[in-house]
Amino acid sequence: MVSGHASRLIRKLEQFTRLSAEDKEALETAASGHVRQYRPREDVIREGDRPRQVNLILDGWACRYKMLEDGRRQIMAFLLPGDMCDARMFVLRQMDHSIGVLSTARVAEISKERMLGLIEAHPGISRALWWDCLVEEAIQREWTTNLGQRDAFERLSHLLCELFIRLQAVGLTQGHSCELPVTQEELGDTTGMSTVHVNRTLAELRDAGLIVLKGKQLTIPDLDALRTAAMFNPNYLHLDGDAREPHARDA
Amino acid sequence: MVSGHASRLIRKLEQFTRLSAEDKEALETAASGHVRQYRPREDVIREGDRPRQVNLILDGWACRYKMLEDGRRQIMAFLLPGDMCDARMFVLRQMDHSIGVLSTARVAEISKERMLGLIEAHPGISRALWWDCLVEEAIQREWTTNLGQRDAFERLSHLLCELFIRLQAVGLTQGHSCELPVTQEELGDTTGMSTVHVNRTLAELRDAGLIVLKGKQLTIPDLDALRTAAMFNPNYLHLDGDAREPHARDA
DNA sequence: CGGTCATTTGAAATCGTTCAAAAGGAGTGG
DNA sequence: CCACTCCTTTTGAACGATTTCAAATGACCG
Repeated sequence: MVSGHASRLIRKLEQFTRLSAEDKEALETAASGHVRQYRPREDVIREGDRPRQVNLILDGWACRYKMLEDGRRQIMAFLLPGDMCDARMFVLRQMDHSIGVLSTARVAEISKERMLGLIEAHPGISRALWWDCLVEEAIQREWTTNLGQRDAFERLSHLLCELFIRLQAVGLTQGHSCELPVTQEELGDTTGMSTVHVNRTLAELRDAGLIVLKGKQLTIPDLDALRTAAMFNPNYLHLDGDAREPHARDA
Repeated sequence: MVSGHASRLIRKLEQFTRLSAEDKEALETAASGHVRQYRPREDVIREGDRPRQVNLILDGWACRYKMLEDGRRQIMAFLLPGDMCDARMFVLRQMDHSIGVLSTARVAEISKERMLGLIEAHPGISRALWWDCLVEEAIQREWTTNLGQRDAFERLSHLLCELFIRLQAVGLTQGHSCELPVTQEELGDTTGMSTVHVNRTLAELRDAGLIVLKGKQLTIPDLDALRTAAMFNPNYLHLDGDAREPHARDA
């Protein structure tokens, strides 16, 4: 049951750290402002724009991407419900990449001022957002490894593992299944593979019994098997946080 | 003339923002503690370790890297003089990657407590370090694009452009030349190419007159030409900061 | 001067791309 | 409900970029 706008974000952050009741309420309040609805392929913000506010994904998927002059596109990150675009990006003058939605999506907008106030008034939130930011960096590094070292089969397996686990963390899996609202072309732009090869590699994964993919519905019958195939080590997601430690270090 | 330990860091940060005399002095003081000397291929910290302190590269190059179970290695970032390893990484419990030096290197160690104090007492430094952190993320995203979309020739050109410009920002270029204390194998582990192919591609770059590479000395006779070949857009380095703006926004 | 490591070169094998076309699915209007 | 269209997925076959294996050459160090 999705209660408030910040519920997925809170759920994710609590994987890592305890949040006080006030922290959670402050997050809910901050996220309760204007909500914008996007249609598939619409941009949230474009390369060159000045960051305006913080965007919190409520429903649907978005991505960070970059276009090269000659039309090639790289998707550099997936933004899932509960993910925030650039809690601190407004330190920079202009975006060096674009953010676009993949499916229809609802996005809550949090003003820069509100965000700064939130961080200043709530050290616990500040710390949790630090963690979130560091994890995002770690994911980006892992993608570098994925693109640099793994072959097509491992690469796709790895990506699907990561997405499934991240969706789990925000309560968007049902048993062994989740939504995958992404075309094969988009998977190609993410993994640096041609659409054709994505298609063939997905077929291999299916034939190996590692995934069931029908339309936008992904099922991973045996996550451990897929993990092994991908040489997936989840340490970079840092879900082993100190949420269970008695007291937190301040940040 | 290199004056203090923090001089390269300060020089880099000042590309983006003004630092007050006190800010600079505080940075120098923080960096004036213990200095450790590393020999080629030594590790500064390993995957799985708990981050101990902040490491500031004084001389020499280091890199972030990750080993896969089967021996493949991905270099995910180069750390140059003036770069800091993980100003805030100690929020996390353990490293998800290793940091090793490439050449001999000198590294200043700044304790966690000192670092926190520095950030708290000096909003200007805090903001500058935010910028630095965001730029590091942007570089990581650009590497994702580099690996995902560009072919061998563009990939190496792009990397060399970036390194040259980053070295310029900390005063480590001489005219059109700089040091490149990196083997072709390491370039391969960075760009996801085999050593053999790195070699052949460097030969192509030489033949095209885009670089002169003798031993560890790189010369780029015409940076604009190399930029064009690489489709290099420096916007992600955010060197167009607001250093020249009259007053800074707080972060 | 020998030893070790890095660079260079050649040739065969492989993985992934490209081009082209067919088949499947979802939405729209008649 | 069908016909039509657009988009995505699937398949085939030829081509090309990069890897792999193997060996030679060059550079540096003690």
